[in-house]
Parts: sequence; C-alpha cells; structure tokens
Amino acid sequence: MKHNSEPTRRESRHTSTRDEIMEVARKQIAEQGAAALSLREIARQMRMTAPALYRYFKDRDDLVTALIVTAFRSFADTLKAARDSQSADDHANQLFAIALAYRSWARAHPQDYMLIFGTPIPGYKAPAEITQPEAKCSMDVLIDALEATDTAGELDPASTYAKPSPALLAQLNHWRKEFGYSASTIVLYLAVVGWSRLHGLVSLEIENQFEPFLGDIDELYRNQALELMKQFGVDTTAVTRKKKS
Amino acid sequence: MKHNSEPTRRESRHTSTRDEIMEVARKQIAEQGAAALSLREIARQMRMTAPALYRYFKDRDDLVTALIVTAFRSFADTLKAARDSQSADDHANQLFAIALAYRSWARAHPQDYMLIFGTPIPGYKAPAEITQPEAKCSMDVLIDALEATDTAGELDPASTYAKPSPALLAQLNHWRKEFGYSASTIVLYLAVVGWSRLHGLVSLEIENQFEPFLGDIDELYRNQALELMKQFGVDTTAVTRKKKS
DNA sequence: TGTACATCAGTGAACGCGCGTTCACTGATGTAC
DNA sequence: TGTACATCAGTGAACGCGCGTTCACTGATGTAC
Repeated sequence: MKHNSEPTRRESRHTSTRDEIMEVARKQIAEQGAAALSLREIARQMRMTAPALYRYFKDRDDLVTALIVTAFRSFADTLKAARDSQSADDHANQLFAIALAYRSWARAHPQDYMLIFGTPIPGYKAPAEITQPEAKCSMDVLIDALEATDTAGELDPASTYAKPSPALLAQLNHWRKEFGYSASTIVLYLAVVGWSRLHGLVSLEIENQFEPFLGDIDELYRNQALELMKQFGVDTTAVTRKKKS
Repeated sequence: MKHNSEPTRRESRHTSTRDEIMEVARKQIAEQGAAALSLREIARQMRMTAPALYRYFKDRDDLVTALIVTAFRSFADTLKAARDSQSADDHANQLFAIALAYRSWARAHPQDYMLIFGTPIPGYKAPAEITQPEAKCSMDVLIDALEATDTAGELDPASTYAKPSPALLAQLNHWRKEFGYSASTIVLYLAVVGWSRLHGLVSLEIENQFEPFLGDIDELYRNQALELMKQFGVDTTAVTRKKKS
C-alpha cells in the first residue's frame, strides 16, 4: 500500500467515474425529479450494468446523500460568489447580490433546490449529521453578510422592525450559543426572517404557483428583496442607483 | 332511468365507497407522502382487489386530482372558518386568524399542503383547468379579507411599504382585469406578498428546516404574522390585546 | 307478486414493466519480489 | 525484466418485490312489465 501521496491511476479513474455517476444522477433529477431517481437508469445512460454502481455507492440512499451534499455546496458557493462579486465594504449590494443569487440558483437547479429544502424522497431519510452542517454553510453566508452589515452600523432593525418577543429571543439565543455564533441575536433573527421570505417567493416560483396569474416574478422578487433590506434598516439607495446605471 | 330525484341506494353506496377510497388515500399520503400513493395498497387496506377501484376512478391520476381538489377545499374552508370566527368588522383579528389558520392547517395536513403547493408527484401533471379554480378560492379568502380591510380604510401600505415598480403594477393590473377582481391593485400586491411570506415560514416548518436550530416556530410565526400586518398599515393593537386576554 | 332482464360491484388471473440488491464470475490493472 | 499474486471494475443472471392496468367472469342489486 502506498502511503498517501498523489492518487494512483486507478484511484483517479475511480473518483472520475464516481463523479460521472453523480453527474448523470443530477441530470436525471433535473428532468424527472428526485423521486424518480433510478440506479438502473443511471447505469443504462452510462452504458453499464446496475450492479457496477455498487462499487461507488453503498446503496441508493448513499448516492442521494452525496447528491444532497454537493447540491448544498453548489448553492453555498453560488451565494458566496455573489457576495464576493461586490466590494467588501458595500454591504447593501452584497446583501442584494446574495438575494438575487439565491433565486437564480434555484431557478437554474429547481430540482436540486427541492431536494435540499423541499420534499424528501419517499423511502429516504437524510442523515442529519451529514446534511445539517451543509445546510449551516449556506445559512452562514447570509448570517455573515448580515453580521458584517451590523458591525458596520448599517443595520437598524429596531427602527422599522418589531422586536422579537422574549420567548422568541430566548430561542434565538439558545441557537446562538449552541452553534457558537459571534453575530448578535438580532442578526440571527433577521437571517431567519430573510431566509424564510426568500424561500417563500422562490419555492412558490419554481413550483409554478405564481405563473397562472403573474407570469414572471422578476419584478416582484426585486421589489421584495429591496423591501426586506429596507425593513432591516439597510440603506438601499446605492443598490437602486447601481441597478439603473 | 329515474329522473334525478334523490340518489338511489346504489348511488349513495357508490359515493360512500368513493369517499372511503379517498379517505384511505389521504391517510396513506399523510403517512408516506404523495409520491408513495398506491392503488393496490389502498385496495389492500379496504380488503378489496385493485381493479375494483376502477369503478370509482378512471385511473391513478384521476384519484390524485380528486385528492388535490378536496385538499384545496378543506384548506379554503379552514381559512374561511377562521375569518368568520372573528366579528365581521374586526379586520385586524380576521387577518390574524387567517394567518394562524394557514399554518395550523398545514401542520395538521403537511402532506396535503405539499400536494397542493409543493412537489408534484413524479409521473403526474395536474390538469390546470381543474386545479387552478380551487387554488383561486383559497387565495380569494386572503384577497377578500384584505379588500374588506382596505374598504374600511384600515390598510395603509403606502406609508410603510414600497410602492411596486410600474412594471410590477402592470403585471398586477393585468391579473386584476383577467380575473375580474374588484379589489384594488395594491390589495392584490399585498395578498401575493402576504401569501409568499406565510408560505415561506410554513413550508420550511413542515419540511423540518427550522427544527435543528430553532425547534418550535410558534413564536416566530406569530411575530411575523403581526409584522406583516403592521407593514400593511393594519393596526394590530386589538390583536395583541386579545391575545393576552 | 313474480319473472326476465339490465346494470353495476367486485374478483382473480394475467400482462408487462421497472426497481434495488446479491452473487459468483471474468478480465484488466496494479504490486511485490 | 519477468513472473506470481492481489485488487478492483464491471458483467450477467437471478431473486423477490410492487406497481398500474386489462380482461373475462360471477353475484348481487335494481328495473320493467
């Protein structure tokens, strides 16, 4: 056995067909939905037999878990990239960019979005110990951006936003401590509120609930993203100016 | 053939086993999710054979469509009942009651909620001409309540809420005319915004996305429902007073 | 009131399908001496 | 450099399962005269 230097030829082949399996699976999910994912169909598309897949994944659930993890990472990476596309001190535009990226990722990968945040697959139960840290990473992008805004003194929830009740504050504080967040409790509050509001619009959109009466949601989404920021006390004039130019 | 007086014995038996089929199907959906719905399993639970079900539904899709319709009706009825539980001129409490009922129905019937607003079943495409009017009925409860509030002069979105852009207003107007709503365009705007915000919280909750870090969502939901109303310009003091008493 | 007939509910067998997973196996790829 | 061996990728057959749907059928329920 080689002590872990660079991967052998065989090893790299292994990981590359493993990647290919996941690629094909993702494509299948994108077309048919996650519930219709089939090992045999994947094998067929790869011109292999189904049992060969067991060299790469313990079973179907194992593959699904891997898909969920990569979907989460792709999602988190997209959010981070959006944030970093704006200058580091321009918090308003960072937040706005994150909000837009949230939606555009979901539109580009609707089935992955649903795989992550939506309906679980019939016989499948995601192992929380693997799934949860990944979910946290996405959430953290939002939390970090809000925290940075807060630190810069550009967040003023108190002026426009209701104070959480003591009971709610206690919950948020518990969360804050358990996960060791440096952000203030109110930042966590805004993060969870913001998340739920983006999710509400995005999930209804990708499930075509708006279509019959509104058609395109572009305008509504921008409107709501800005509105959300305003309610957080963020000055959005820089965003609107940039948008026009 | 009898001219349509009261239903014959046979007819009433027919509708009653039809109802039983749907009942069993609903139970199955509640336990396993809509994607796992199986005609054979339904028949088994009813101590029948599967082909007998074809006396009552053309095929599986036909059953699913019927389930969707009844789910929508149950949902809309619950919202209406909540509204009517408050006195007719107390618009604030009516809106609040609707918001609470929205969530509690979803919690009581999570799989039905997802059947209606969420992931479609793999091979199934809901016939829009049947599904859409039902969806409209639920939406109309919210719209009507907001319109009544507006007519009473208790809605003041302009003061706290961003004006929709001209493009968005045009979309909303198109919708308003196409469906013949008497409510103002801004009421439709508030309805769709309110819906998406309730949906965001509720759908994340029933998919257990909040659980790892927040546990119970009760406080957050109440907080957000009130916040939403405040942003619409509704005076919520009557609601909070009532809550305490 | 009784008889002949039509309608309907439900059965049981069968069709054809696809699925996840196991197993013993063949060849190829890599490793050790 | 060559040979013996171990490891791994992938095959093909099979198991056992469940599914939606069709078909010809049996009995029961209702209807007309």
